[in-house]
Amino acid sequence: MEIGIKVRNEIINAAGSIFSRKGFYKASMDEIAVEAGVAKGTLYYYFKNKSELFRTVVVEGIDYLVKDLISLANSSDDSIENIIKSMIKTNIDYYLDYYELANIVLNEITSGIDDDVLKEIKNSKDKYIEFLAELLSNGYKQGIICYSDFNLLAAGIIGMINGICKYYLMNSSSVDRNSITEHACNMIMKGLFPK
Amino acid sequence: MEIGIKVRNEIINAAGSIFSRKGFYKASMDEIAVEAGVAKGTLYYYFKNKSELFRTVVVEGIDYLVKDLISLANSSDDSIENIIKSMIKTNIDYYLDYYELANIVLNEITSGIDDDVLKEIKNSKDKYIEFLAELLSNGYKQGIICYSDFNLLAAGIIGMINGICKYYLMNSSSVDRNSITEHACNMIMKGLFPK
Amino acid sequence: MEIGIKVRNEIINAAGSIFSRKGFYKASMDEIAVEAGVAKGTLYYYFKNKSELFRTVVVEGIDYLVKDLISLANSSDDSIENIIKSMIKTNIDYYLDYYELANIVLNEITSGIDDDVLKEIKNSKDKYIEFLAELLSNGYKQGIICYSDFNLLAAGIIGMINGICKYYLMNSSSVDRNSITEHACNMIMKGLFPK
Amino acid sequence: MEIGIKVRNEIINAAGSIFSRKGFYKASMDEIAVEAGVAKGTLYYYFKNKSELFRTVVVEGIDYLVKDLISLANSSDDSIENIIKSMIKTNIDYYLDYYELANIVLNEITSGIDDDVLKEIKNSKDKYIEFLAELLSNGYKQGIICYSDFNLLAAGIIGMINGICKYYLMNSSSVDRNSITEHACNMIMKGLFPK
DNA sequence: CATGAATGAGTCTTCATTCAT
DNA sequence: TATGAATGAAGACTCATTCAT
Repeated sequence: MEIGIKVRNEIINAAGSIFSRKGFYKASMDEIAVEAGVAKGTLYYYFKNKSELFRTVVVEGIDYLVKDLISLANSSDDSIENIIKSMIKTNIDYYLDYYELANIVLNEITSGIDDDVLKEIKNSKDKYIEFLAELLSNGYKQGIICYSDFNLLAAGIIGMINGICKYYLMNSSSVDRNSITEHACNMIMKGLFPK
Repeated sequence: MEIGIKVRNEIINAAGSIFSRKGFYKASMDEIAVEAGVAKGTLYYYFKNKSELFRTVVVEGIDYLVKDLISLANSSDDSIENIIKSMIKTNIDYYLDYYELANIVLNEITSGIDDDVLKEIKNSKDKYIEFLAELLSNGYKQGIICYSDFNLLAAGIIGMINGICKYYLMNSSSVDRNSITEHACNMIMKGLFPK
Repeated sequence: MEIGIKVRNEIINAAGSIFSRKGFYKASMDEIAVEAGVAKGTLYYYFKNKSELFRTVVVEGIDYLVKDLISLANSSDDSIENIIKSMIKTNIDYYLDYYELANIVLNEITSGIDDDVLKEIKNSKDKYIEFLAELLSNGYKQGIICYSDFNLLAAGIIGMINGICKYYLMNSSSVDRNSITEHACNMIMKGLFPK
Repeated sequence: MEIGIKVRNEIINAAGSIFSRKGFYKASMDEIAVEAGVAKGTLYYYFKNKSELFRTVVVEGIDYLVKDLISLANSSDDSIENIIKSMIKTNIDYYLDYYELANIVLNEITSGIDDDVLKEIKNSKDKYIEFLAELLSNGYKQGIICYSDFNLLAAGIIGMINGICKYYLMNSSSVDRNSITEHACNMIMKGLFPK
């Protein structure tokens, strides 16, 4: 049993790596099998098909992040501002540490993957957005935040983090992680024209 | 010759439509040929291969948007704030009208399209970021904007628009286009806590 | 166009030969392509999939036989007995000349082929049975035949021809074609105990 | 050991059921294992491979039928006519109860099962034909039957039963079992034109 | 200029079979 | 005796691309 789980995890890791480097379509099951160090048939022993494997990688990835974020939010008795700030930080760290996975999660949700798989991925992603929206709604109740469509806000924030991290990863020489985290926090909290 | 150009345009339009709806991989040359009303061989008369056709669609698409934005910025003698505001609006409109294409441009760049084509697309995208960064740098010179890494800012803004639009497209029932444009502008300009 | 049809026919012939030698499952598209002297892709240019190719082989095969039998029945002004006799003869000749195809038509209709294809094959086979049943019903009207479930009769007759021919083909040395035709006719017309 | 035999029998029963429903190729060892309530590996503990399992099912099946028929023939001191009549009945019952299996035995022998297994199945089938031929030869000696190629006769009779049962199974609504048995007996004994 | 028949490399997927436990 | 995780060969099918016309 132990061993079975180990193999399964190796497959998931390999798949995560290949999927994020190549995207869903260009990634081949052969390649993933080689990367995982197992025979091709073994992939199908653990996962019904490519879509299912993809789904697993994505959903488990998101759930892992969300769990982290939730425990972070709960453990702290800071102000909303500070919670959001550390959330952004965690989020950026996660993105940069697992950028391949994050890239899948945040982006390749479109394309032509099986509809039911897509739906499940969307569910997981929505859980994440909703968690953030919940946090923002607390800020609203406290009178700190003045917008009311929290989901849209959350989606925007995640998008911005996404954009910034991606740009950072593609031009990584110039700035450091702390600096972009700082930038991101400021942008999100105070906007372009803080006066 | 005239006719040749007409056919070429029909192909580009058809390709844009199909690529937008299905993404690079799921779109097939057959499909594009049918949509364009020409034989499959004709695609190869005008474009060396699928990547080349895709490149044309994307690069011309971005250039078209950038040209729009530049003329918008120049034609107006408004304040920076207003220019940025109408830029955001144009951007959102463009995203929603050609969403899959925009999605590809903004996200799927990691995927497995020919490297040289990818590079060219990145160039076009960078042109866009730089144009926005230039605008922001003007605001900085005028003392309105207080951040100094304009490219990062631009990437963040585009990312936020991306995130918001995507969320909107997946949950399109509740809000309307104007409303999300309004939200996006506020978020970008004033941030979460405008005080 | 001419050429396209020629290629299509070559494929059908090759498929007929392979399918009847190996059955639906063991026959591989590769094999059929080689036998037809075309590339594998060409099979899919002319036929949607394996089932569809199979269907074509079978349905066109049956239709060919039925057409022959109908013209035979119409052209003759003989007695019902004689018409049935020559039908049995034609049927046996057909079976022995195209035994591979006949074998598919008469037997491998069960197995796990796509349901819709199966249905279409059944339709064709039913056409054949119904034609024979019609003939028998004429005999009934004339008072020569005393059974009333003509379709069942027809199915039985075809089954008997099938059984006899198969046995003949597997032990072909001892008897000749005329002899088994004679036997079959007698069995069908007079039964075991003609008294 | 006792237990081993019990398991073996469970496997044979399960295999018979699955093979009957799906035919040789569509039936999977997984499925059979599940139906038998054992692990897949266990199948290979008792049977060398799929062909061997199939062979066992079929040969034991035919032998079972033949044994039934022989004891039926011996136990009765009826006339040849009556013996043949009850044989036909038993045969039809067997066909309808195990139709896919019967179908395989009677038809799919051409298909791509291992040659040696096929040969063994043919042997069993021949035993069946020969038993029937023996019976017919008795009728011949008694002057009731006037044909002399008994094997061919037997093959024809079995083919007719096959054709009738198949037709019945595909259009089972209209008639009942007794009725088709009646028809079959009449057809076989008296032929189309009993006058 | 334009076509579309023909190609074949590349993929996903299945499944009988093995073997360490 | 019995298991089930792991295998890998084999097969159906897709589709960008070519080329003779």
